[in-house]
Amino acid sequence: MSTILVVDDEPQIRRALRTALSAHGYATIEAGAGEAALDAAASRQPDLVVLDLGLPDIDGVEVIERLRGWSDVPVIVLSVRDDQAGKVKALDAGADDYLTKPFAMEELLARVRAALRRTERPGSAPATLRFGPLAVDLARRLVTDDGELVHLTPTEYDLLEALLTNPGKLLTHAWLLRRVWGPNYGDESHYLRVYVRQLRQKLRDDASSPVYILTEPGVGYRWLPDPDPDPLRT
Amino acid sequence: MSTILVVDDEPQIRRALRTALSAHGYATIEAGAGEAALDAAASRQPDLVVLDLGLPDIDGVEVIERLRGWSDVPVIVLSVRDDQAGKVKALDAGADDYLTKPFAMEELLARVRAALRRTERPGSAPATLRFGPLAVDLARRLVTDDGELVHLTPTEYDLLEALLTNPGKLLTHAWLLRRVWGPNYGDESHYLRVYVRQLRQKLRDDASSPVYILTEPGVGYRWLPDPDPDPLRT
DNA sequence: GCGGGCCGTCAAGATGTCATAAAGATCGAC
DNA sequence: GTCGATCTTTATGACATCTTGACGGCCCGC
Repeated sequence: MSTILVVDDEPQIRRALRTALSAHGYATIEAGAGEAALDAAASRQPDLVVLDLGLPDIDGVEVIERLRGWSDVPVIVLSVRDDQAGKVKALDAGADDYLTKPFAMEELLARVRAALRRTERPGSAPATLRFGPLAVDLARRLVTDDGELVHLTPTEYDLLEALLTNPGKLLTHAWLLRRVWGPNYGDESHYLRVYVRQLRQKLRDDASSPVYILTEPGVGYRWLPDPDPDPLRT
Repeated sequence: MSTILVVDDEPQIRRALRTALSAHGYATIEAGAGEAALDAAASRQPDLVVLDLGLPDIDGVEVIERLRGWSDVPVIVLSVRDDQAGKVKALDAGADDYLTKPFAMEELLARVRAALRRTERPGSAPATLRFGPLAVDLARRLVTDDGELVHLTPTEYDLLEALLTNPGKLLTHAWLLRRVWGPNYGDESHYLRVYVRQLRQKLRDDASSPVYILTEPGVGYRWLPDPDPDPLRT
């Protein structure tokens, strides 16, 4: 089941969206303002965001920009204004779609399906990724090493997930902090040191000759191996 | 450069779209009917399809369905009809977006950018530049030489990026210093000597007979080779 | 051929970052 | 309220990178 974050300052609109979405089998999270939306996107990791541009605290376009700093979650924008410039700005800031209020709920649902369909396909969502002796079940948040269950705290797991879902990519300190700790973080790189250390210890990795997590001094960290090809498929 | 397949039975609309798209740096292919569109999508492998639903031979929704049988290329639908049922049908058939005529060209372009941005991400377009044995993946910040990972410090990488994103161009000392070290620099050409030296060493380049970085005495440096053509495309 | 400037090369010190360990602070379960 | 687990914070030595200075070679003008 997919989880959708609904961001709108008007409770009755949130309610209408929640009703329609849950009737179609989606779980919903709600936020009434921009900061709360960013927090929720970080902590709850929704599969899609429905975002009203008119928010009380921060401009909707800024919400998109800040979200895109650490997340690729699809964003469908709602707006009362039908101006072209606003559409272009929101789409170029990183929105995936733009609907003008009032809109037909059927159309929103179809656009939600289209957006979710896109993120489903690539990688065909292999429930469990393997890297040599290491296996990570993303759906169950379970990690095993040589078949033995590795116990990770929530933060440790979030960090591991952020790393291994971007194999080969250099992830900066600020990106990792925002992705794991939330949008209000970015300078606390000592957190990363502590948690990378714990992860490496639990995965039997060595900082000086790493198999999994490579330190890029002054910049960030990099998950080294690509996932093993799925032996069940051909 | 991205290639866009424009499907519409009215030549003047094709012409308008072609003009606008090529003015923004896209290559265009055109088709006036459904069968021709499917042929073109198969043989030319466009990065995006702009599809008018009203086609003379087959229904636009059927075009989408048949296309989706073997391709995940993003499809933006254009239609004169504003009916909800049609939108839902087209989106559920596999379309990524739906615009009602008449539409603002600026909006279409923004939606094109949004659709292309999404497909950039996954492995399909690695965005990796090759220069003989050297491969630079700008998105992952990854440099390999003969398949071996080359470790670069942040400054070294920034300098490399500044050079190879301007192949053949003469880059002055002051320009490079400002680009890599920031706007308050410009006279410290000594820095460049040290870091160019380190880059050359790591890339196995020789100052006296350079393959990559050419010294232009008294002026600056020049990245010699153009990127190799992508062997995956034709 | 002589000197000055520019470049390439090397290496050492300064600076900041990282790995590691361990001590407080916080939170939730019971 | 106590306990255990987790998160946050702090301290220290080790390390990587950046900065800086020194030196020799080369080219060019004089």
